[in-house]
Amino acid sequence: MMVPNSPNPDQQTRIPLSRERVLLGAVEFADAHGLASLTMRGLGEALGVEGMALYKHVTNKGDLLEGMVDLVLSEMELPSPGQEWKAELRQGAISILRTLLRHPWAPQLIVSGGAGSGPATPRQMNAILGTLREGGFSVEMTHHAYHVLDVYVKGVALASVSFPFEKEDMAGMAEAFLKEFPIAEYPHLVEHIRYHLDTGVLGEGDFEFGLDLLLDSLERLLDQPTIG
Amino acid sequence: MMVPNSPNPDQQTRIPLSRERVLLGAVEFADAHGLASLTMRGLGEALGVEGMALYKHVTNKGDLLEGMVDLVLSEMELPSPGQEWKAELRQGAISILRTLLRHPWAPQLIVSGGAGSGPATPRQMNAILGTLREGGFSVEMTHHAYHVLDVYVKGVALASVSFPFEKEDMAGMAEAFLKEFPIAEYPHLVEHIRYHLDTGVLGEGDFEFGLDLLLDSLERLLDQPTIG
DNA sequence: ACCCTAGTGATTACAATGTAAACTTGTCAA
DNA sequence: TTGACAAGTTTACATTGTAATCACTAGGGT
Repeated sequence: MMVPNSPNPDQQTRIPLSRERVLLGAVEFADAHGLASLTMRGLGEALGVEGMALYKHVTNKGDLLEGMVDLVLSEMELPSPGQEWKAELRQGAISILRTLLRHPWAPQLIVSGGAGSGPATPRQMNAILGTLREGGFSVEMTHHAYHVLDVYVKGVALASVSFPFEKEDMAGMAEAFLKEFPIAEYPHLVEHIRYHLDTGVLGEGDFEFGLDLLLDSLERLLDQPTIG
Repeated sequence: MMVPNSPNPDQQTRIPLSRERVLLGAVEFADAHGLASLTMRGLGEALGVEGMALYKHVTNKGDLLEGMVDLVLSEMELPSPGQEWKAELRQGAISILRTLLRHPWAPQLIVSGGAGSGPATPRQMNAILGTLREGGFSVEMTHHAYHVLDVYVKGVALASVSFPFEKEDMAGMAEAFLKEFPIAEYPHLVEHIRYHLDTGVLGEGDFEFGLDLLLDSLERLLDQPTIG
């Protein structure tokens, strides 16, 4: 439970906070209660400290959030440049997705622009770009491939995380939805929802479908750069 | 300038607000000043009214935001089911992107999950799904294609909108970045940034590259469903 | 041993924001 | 005329981020 100072309030030597402990605590707090519940006072309490104490280790809430994002980004496996660009990028993308889904609050923050100031972002970008370049892609194609993959992975993470229903609620939710809806007007939507009723919310399989679509396309472009 | 009531404060018959006018005013306000500046009091002022008056037409701020999203979604061109599925979806995707870029606050809201309660969302989904189905895709392939395209388009919109620099700042920004950075450690990142220095931020061309990649891949799957 | 200083955390206070509740007023039907 | 309803206003409060200031504690130099 985060080893707060609460148990030993001020007896003996109280372990002082540090930026590290604040950020780790914040990540744990957000994982448990969601980003909306992460307030300076609340986080302080979880760390056994008053909210204002956090400002000794973090310049403001934005800085806290950036630090959290950087922590999460540094959890991800980086692809290794080499010949196996496709397998490396595939594995890297899956690692990114899994990491983001472990911290459902992260995609929002990452995509909200503020991110990228920490050291994890450039390291990750460089690894992905390097994998493409050493895989044989030109500068221009690397640029295109990077952005397409980046957008896709983050987009799926965001979509998965922001879908308001859990796997269990799906059935009831969808049924209710189908009931109150002018079904006749949206036959294809109904069919789509029915499909989801059978297969559940977006899963890793759905993610891999699109990922492989992209990787295969990129491979094809790499093999026949002037055709098409 | 939004035709507020301010000019005729309470003389004669003051035109009463309506949900419509509130939502339109909110969209205009967010377009002009950004989502962060959109407060109930501020929007009230822009409409010539106290902030609390808005609650007579909108149940709370979340409802306001949902209404705004629905308004924006209804601006988009829908694809028409038929044989020309590829061209229709391409045009539809471009229309979605352009609409979202006209309202830079919208992608965040759309992707944040709260959206989709208004009538525009199901209509749009149904049109896209129908275009795929009538284009010859199976239920399963339609499901995959829909989600891939959806994620990609929204992902690009989000990325474009949340990139913190404008086209003009790019050059100076990147130069400063390259200067203070351990260039030697991130050679591929440096190359990538240099490329962006020449080509600018993500543009519609970059979007279309990935879009065509996806559409071509889907077409290939449609033609040879059992190969690969 | 004593004080000084830096750093860590606590207190207090304030502004911005969403929104509940009660009040006012103008309009229109009976 | 009246009485009720709808639109807008006023007050008030809880939550949140954060500035400013104070208090305590540990360690170092004398």
